[in-house]
Amino acid sequence: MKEKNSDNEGSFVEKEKVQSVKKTMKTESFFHNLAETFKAMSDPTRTKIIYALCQEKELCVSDIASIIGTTNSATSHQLKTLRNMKLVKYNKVGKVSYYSLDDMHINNLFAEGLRHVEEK
Amino acid sequence: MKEKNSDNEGSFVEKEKVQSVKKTMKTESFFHNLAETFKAMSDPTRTKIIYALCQEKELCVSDIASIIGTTNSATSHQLKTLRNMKLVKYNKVGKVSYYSLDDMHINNLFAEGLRHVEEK
DNA sequence: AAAACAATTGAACAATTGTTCATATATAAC
DNA sequence: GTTATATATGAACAATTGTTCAATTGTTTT
Repeated sequence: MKEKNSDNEGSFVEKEKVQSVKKTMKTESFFHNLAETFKAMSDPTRTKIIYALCQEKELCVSDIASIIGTTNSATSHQLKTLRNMKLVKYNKVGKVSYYSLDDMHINNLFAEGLRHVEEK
Repeated sequence: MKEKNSDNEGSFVEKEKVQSVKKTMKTESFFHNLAETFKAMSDPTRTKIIYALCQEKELCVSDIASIIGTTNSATSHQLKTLRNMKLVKYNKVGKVSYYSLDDMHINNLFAEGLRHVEEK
């Protein structure tokens, strides 16, 4: 059975309501990026890491692992995805990698999420 | 190979830094809920739906499908997950279901994400 | 009554995800 | 040099996810 999401939906001219919303829609890649941003914070291990880095500006991998209660490996893997998603940055001193939040934007977005969960 | 993320990490007493952050950590289910909140917005189809509902208070399923350019079925499935996650509510009039955002919290969180993507 | 319509739903499927385990780098200490 | 330490990484695996397709439900129209 064919669905009809083309330019009209039964009547000749599409509802102005639909047309006006359509005009405000952003590009495909915009929504992709938006979803990716939220996805970066959509895993408990990652929210724990971000939360920890909100408390303490800089933490090394094994300290984070100890704080959030997971293995170094799992922590390192998630830190890598957080790095790819530009949520954290790091600088390596000797054999130790110090991680921190990438910018204050992250803090705001994360804080808004915190508020949402706490006021429930 | 054993990893040691127990209460000390090589030295006898754990760094005070780590201990102090540990004290601030929330429960497992808190981080679970936090992650779930972000996860609700971590899919492009869902961000499109939410964006559309930010423009127009109430929209029916087929209008949303038309606006975001997907099938009614895919839209309905995602609306169901958004309902389960308490991001949208709906009321049915005859054969038409009118969806809207559940509360203003969602708007704030979503807007913060938008800002993050736009200022890039 | 039947047909048309809006929405929902379940099953199936490919794709993605997060962890574990083992191994590999790289640096520091000896 | 060797050994210990901190981190990173690749492969494998189970689990979850989003879409499609087909069928279904419930409502309105004829």
